[in-house]
Amino acid sequence: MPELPEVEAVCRKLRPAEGARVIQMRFTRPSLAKPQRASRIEQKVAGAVIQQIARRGKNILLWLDSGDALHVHLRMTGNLLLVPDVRLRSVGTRAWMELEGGRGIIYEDPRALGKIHLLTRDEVDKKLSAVGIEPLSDTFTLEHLASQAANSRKPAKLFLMDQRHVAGLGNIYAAEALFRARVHPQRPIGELRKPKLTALHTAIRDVLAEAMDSAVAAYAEPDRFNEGESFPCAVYDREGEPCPRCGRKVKRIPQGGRSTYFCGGCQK
DNA sequence: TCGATCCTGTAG
DNA sequence: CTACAGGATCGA
Repeated sequence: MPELPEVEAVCRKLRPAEGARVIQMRFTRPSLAKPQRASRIEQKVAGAVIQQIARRGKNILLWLDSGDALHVHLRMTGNLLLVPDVRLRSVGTRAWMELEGGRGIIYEDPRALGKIHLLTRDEVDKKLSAVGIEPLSDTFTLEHLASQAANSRKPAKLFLMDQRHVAGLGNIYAAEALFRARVHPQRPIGELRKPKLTALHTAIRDVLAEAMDSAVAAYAEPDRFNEGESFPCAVYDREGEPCPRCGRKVKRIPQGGRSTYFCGGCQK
């Protein structure tokens, strides 16, 4: 689930926990904390107050009154939820926190590829210094994108998925943005001229903004399945289906060890 | 810069 | 059974 829009939606759902004190924290899958020690994190988080919940790219930060922060990365299948009763946690739970008053923050992750670390301010700063610009902020200008892209031979899709350039795009929205901008995923990003870059800049912002609306709407409902609310993909996971623009068949190619979907007809 | 790796679930 | 998955890191 989690690219920028979904991670943002998760943060919004957690925000009512701001100001709450943590009674206890437990890892039911200690390897999520690696290379840190899960037991040490449990020990240090117990008794702390969650002051602020923030997002940077796909990174989630739970700032504590101790000055440290719990850094959570959902990776492929992670999810965080705030529940009214911490005892209601399910079998997919990999870690959990009991809050004052009985509420709970639950971390679920079927594949258990996610990460939960306890970082100092300095460690957070260092971590985030490697993260690129927020694509939905005012600072993400065409000029900024152009300067990042200049002189790079990296294939456009891999460039978009590289968190050091633009933070928050993943396999789905990178593909969707390229489709809208009519850019071929293997095209070296540095070859794009002003008009194409402009289209790509717009496409990134539009795709993410629309996906954000879907994600927030879907997550707003108290945990029921909202199939209809999800973002309508034009090409992602649509191999063999007709392109909604030109009707040619959507293709799938491997790129960076992942699948890229695109239309060979209109993405050049 | 690329492939292997971390894990488990599900679809074909 | 194999292939693949909305991600990122590490070592060659």
